[in-house]
Amino acid sequence: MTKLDETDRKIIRALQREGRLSNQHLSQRVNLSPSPCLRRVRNLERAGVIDGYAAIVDQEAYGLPVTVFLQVRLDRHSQDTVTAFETAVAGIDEIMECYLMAGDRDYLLRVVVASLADYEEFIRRRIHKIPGIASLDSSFAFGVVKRSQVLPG
Amino acid sequence: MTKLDETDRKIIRALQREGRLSNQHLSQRVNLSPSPCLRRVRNLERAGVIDGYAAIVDQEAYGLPVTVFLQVRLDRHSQDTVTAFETAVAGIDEIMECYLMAGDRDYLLRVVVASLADYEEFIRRRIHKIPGIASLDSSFAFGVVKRSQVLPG
DNA sequence: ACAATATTGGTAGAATCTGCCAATCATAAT
DNA sequence: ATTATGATTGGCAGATTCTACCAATATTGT
Repeated sequence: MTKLDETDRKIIRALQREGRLSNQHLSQRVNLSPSPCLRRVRNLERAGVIDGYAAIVDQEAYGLPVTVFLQVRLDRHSQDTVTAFETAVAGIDEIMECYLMAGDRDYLLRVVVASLADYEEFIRRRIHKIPGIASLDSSFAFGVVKRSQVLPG
Repeated sequence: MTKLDETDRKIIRALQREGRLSNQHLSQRVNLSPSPCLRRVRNLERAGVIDGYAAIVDQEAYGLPVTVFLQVRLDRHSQDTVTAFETAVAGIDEIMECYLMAGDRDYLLRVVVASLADYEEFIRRRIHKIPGIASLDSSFAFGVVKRSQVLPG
């Protein structure tokens, strides 16, 4: 993939806001005719710049009002321990995001569950089963102030 | 909105994974004919369970490889201070997410920028301008281990 | 200026969406 | 059991949209 020009960025911004925009509407929003607009979108998809599309679901309406940030420290950072942890994380549905952090080589996870009781379950049944964890620190979110799908720039 | 039944959940799961699925494909994936399937989708949209659709963009490919988690503490929690902060946050594009946290009444922000230099700029020009901030703590992410659009359950 | 390459706009046929209608299913009351 | 009620379903036709081509235009490098 070569560089993104301003039209590509306009397309990306529009589709981050409205992922199901029809190609016709998209094309007039970026001052292009439908053909080249669609071709640009497909190129962005093939190049992996656009990695997919997703419905944005209201956690509470879906019955998952509890968000917890969980910080994890591993006791060793051998390849085995790290791989085991990251593989486990990939398979746990309640973990929506997981970042490898600088500093104390921690992980930061965003966990979504239906209730506090379910969170305890989650820790016991999913996290404590993973080997090599040195410490856990849970921070509960009271609510979401902002959540954007549109990258800056 | 009444309760979500299993078909609704199947629809939601499918659209979280593939937000641009055509209604025809979606309908056969949930064992329904296109008409009732589309009606369910529209109902979920109107009820706000499906809050929208978004293209998922690769941060690095888009030129924004740096993710920082920024913890903020306000010096007072008067209505004015809180409102000023949350309004400011809403208007800053680099802040992709902001949560109000339990514990020390902090905020946790996910910030996306192009470089460390830009992050310093961001702190100076955007965050330090907001009144009422008592402390800041930045944690840098080395990378993303997992990022899911599909809620559990 | 010229050639080579990339990008654009248009078009027709296939696929899709949309808003209706009648048929079916589930529930509850008599 | 039977009937009535309401909700949900499936099918259909017109309008919209997508897709894969083509020639025309713009851009780039020499």
